[in-house]
Amino acid sequence: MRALLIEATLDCLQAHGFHGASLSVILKQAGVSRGAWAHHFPSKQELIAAAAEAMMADAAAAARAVAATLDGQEDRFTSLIEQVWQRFYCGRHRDVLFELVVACRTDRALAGRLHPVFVELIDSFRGAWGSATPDATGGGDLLTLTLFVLRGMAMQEMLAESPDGQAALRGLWTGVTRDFLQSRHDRPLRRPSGGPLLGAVR
Amino acid sequence: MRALLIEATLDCLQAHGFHGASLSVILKQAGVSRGAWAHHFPSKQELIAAAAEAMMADAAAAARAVAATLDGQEDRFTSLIEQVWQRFYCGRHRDVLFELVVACRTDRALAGRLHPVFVELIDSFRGAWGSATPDATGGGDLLTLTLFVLRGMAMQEMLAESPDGQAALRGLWTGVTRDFLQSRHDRPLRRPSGGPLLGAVR
DNA sequence: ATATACAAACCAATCAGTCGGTTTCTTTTT
DNA sequence: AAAAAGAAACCGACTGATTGGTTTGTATAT
Repeated sequence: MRALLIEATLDCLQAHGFHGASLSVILKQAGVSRGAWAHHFPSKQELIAAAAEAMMADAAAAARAVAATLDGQEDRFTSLIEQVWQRFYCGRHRDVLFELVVACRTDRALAGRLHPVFVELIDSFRGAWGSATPDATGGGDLLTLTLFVLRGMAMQEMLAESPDGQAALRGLWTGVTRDFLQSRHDRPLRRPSGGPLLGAVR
Repeated sequence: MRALLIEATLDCLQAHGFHGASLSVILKQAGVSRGAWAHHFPSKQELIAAAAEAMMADAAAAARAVAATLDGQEDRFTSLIEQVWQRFYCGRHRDVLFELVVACRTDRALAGRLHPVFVELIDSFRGAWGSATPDATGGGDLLTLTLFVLRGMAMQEMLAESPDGQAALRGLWTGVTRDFLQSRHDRPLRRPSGGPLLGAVR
């Protein structure tokens, strides 16, 4: 029953958004009476938090599983990005994640509860990243940048789904990253330099 | 009066979020009676939309102004990124923008109204980008990627403000971009190659 | 005198949450 | 094994508060 309600809650968060996912809507979606709900959850906030924690815990487990699939891949970095994109920045996970993150900004109680699970997911990404890249190639900063790119890309897709799912831009990103790592390898001491960039390249 | 209500609406969207910015809250913030509000706006949706359009129109104008400040800058690309970050991915603009984008996903009417102004803002960025980079260096794709990075970074800051405001990572991003443009300049025909990335660099 | 600008009381609908009562399952008693 | 007792799961009507929106009334200014 708890699982049923949590699933319905996630579906409603995706379909109607945080403010549209009222108790009545969730219960109708789940086909559960009000009394039954009250028996399992003390408040709506608790239901939402439980649903969020469940989704994020699943995601963290899935992220750790991704790491295992990378061994033996020809291009582990590209494979990692594609898998993370498909699993975490598309579909329901993406939609609900954005609803939750935005809701957390103005809901300290929810934020306090979800912050640990957000961190846990990121840590799982970091583990997968470690499987895809040699230690020496950039610490976690490049991973952070990669996640930023995927997030911004997901936000774009939320506003207007693109036919190719931004695949070309993810390709560009891997190219950019490759060149960066290559140039660092060629002349490791020049980094960080901080000199003029595009203005001077012309 | 319209301007007063719009300003209060934006403040409430930042302070309480989309679902927390009820009419009562907004009117209290503005110090305006219900009747006075009804005299100027036919519905809450209209007020929200007007506020959003006002904010985005301001932003687009500001983005065009940024382009003008770039001439003569030593490092135009870094300057552009910093200005865009400070003006559009911090503070109230960031908070309200995220509220609106997420709300648009489940509110087709709002989405239909705001989509043009979102596009207008991006176009203004594109204009500023044109002022910061030579035409030949990457079309708009690199700009798109840059905006993705800033968006993802802003989302991170929304969850947990960092002491340095992610300045170090923006520096890393400019470094990555510089290397990419440099390597493209050195061997323009190798792009796009699509070969193995990190897995093979080891 | 008429229109604009505002104010406050008011409205139906909906919100999250509660409450008395019923069913269903388990445990204990005989 | 049968009956009694108790707990857990569940139901739907109800509550008070709040929502977006309306209506009635009153200034002020042209």
